[in-house]
Amino acid sequence: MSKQPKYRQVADALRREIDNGTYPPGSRLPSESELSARFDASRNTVRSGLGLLVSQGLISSSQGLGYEVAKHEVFELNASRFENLTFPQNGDAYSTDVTNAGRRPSQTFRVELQPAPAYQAGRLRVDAGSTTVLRFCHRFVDDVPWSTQATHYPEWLLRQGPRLAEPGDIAEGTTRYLASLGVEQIGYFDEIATRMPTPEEARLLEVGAGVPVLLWTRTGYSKDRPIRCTVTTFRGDLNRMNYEIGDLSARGEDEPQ
Amino acid sequence: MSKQPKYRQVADALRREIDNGTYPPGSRLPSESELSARFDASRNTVRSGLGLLVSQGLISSSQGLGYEVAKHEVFELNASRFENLTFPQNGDAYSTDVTNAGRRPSQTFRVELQPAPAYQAGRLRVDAGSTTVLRFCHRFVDDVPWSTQATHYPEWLLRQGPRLAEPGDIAEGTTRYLASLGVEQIGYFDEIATRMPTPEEARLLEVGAGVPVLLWTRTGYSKDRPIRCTVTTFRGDLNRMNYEIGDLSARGEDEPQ
DNA sequence: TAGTGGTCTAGACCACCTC
DNA sequence: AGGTGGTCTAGACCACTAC
Repeated sequence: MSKQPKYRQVADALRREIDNGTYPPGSRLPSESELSARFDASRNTVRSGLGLLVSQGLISSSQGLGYEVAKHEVFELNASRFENLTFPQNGDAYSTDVTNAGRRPSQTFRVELQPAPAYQAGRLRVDAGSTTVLRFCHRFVDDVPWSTQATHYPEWLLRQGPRLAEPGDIAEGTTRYLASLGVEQIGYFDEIATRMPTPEEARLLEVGAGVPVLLWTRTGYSKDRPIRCTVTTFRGDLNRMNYEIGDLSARGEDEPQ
Repeated sequence: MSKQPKYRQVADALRREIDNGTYPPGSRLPSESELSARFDASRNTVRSGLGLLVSQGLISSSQGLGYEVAKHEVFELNASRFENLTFPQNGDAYSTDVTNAGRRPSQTFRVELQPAPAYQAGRLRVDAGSTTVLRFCHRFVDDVPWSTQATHYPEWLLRQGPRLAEPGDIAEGTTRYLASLGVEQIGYFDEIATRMPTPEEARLLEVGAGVPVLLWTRTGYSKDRPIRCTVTTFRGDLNRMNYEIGDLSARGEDEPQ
């Protein structure tokens, strides 16, 4: 039991009080100067302790307001059912999911031609730097930034389906549009990773320090070859993904938390 | 384009130099006092900038040594094939996976009876606080802490399969053991989340600031009801999960990065 | 205007690693 | 012994929010 530095003692004490309900989610912590007096530490030392809790995602701060205990309402995304053609959905699977959860979805959308980044190029089995269609979505739930989604399509597919490069939404959904052209998506390869956000991601998702992002890469395959690569970036504090595998007839529709 | 505070300018400059290869993964950054001179900033300001990069997982520091650029060799875990009974594996699926990747696995193991935490109790559909068997694994790859895995089994299952509570390993694997008793696992429900590690997790996994953990919860079902709940905690910087869904005959065995 | 957090400084002392 | 990062202080000034 070695002696902890003072700023850790501050962080640990506050963490305990957050855990035991002294400061419930959404409430405000005492000001830096109050804590400074309470712990007999300089303001900078208290700030180091608070900084620890911020970097662990427990609290957040805003200038002029103070420190607030984080509250999370997580959103569950069923990745194995999402976009499943045997569960027909009209149009956008994301909007449907969010609306079903009683929340209000919105998004901004853009389409561009872009040289394939190495990551996507490898998955699409095209040369890095070759042309791809990028369809990009910035998604919000109840006006809170939620996720970004970037789908790359290889150039050869564009020649079969020119509407892929049209700037607007495709009403029936791109998957259906491609299926109507005879390019059927019959399998996915999903990859899931996590890391701290880049400054660009932090800006788009409006996450502060201490909130990791969840990276979901879905590569869709026809019977011959990969036809698309979708990278979705979620706020890790607001999202959870799940997969159903095998026979789950014993599982009710709504499990407890 | 508003003026950035000085510590952000420091962080941004160093990030660019890390990205463009001036400081490749594994190399050392200049010392705080050198950077202080270079950026005409106090040592504390430089430390703030470095702290940003640490909290983003780009660099790490150690006393007396300096700052090192992080290097990641990620390990891919195929979650849809893992433990699949139709791909028979003898014994421990984890060891097999790691050995196949040319790495050396090791683990510590313990079994105890424990009141069910609320999280697991809900998934197993038993009362919170009722008795469960906890089988806990602390796993290492090449002696680097890799993941912890905690599986809870409900009490009613223990009466059918008393060996669950035996302290040692079950040679043929618990899944096979249960199947031999007529309790067959025919489906999984997987949940994936991410967050910053708790102090306890940081200790077990030896992660520094800026590395999130990946949380994988697998609830296994027989034809009647849930029979186990496994929570695995991974170092987010060293692991990636993937799922194969549908027909992937077009996908070769080894895809590029 | 008063109170909050955000930035920055200059300096002190300590703990750890390498030589 | 000399260099590295880790902790801590005291004080200054700025930017934002509330009233």
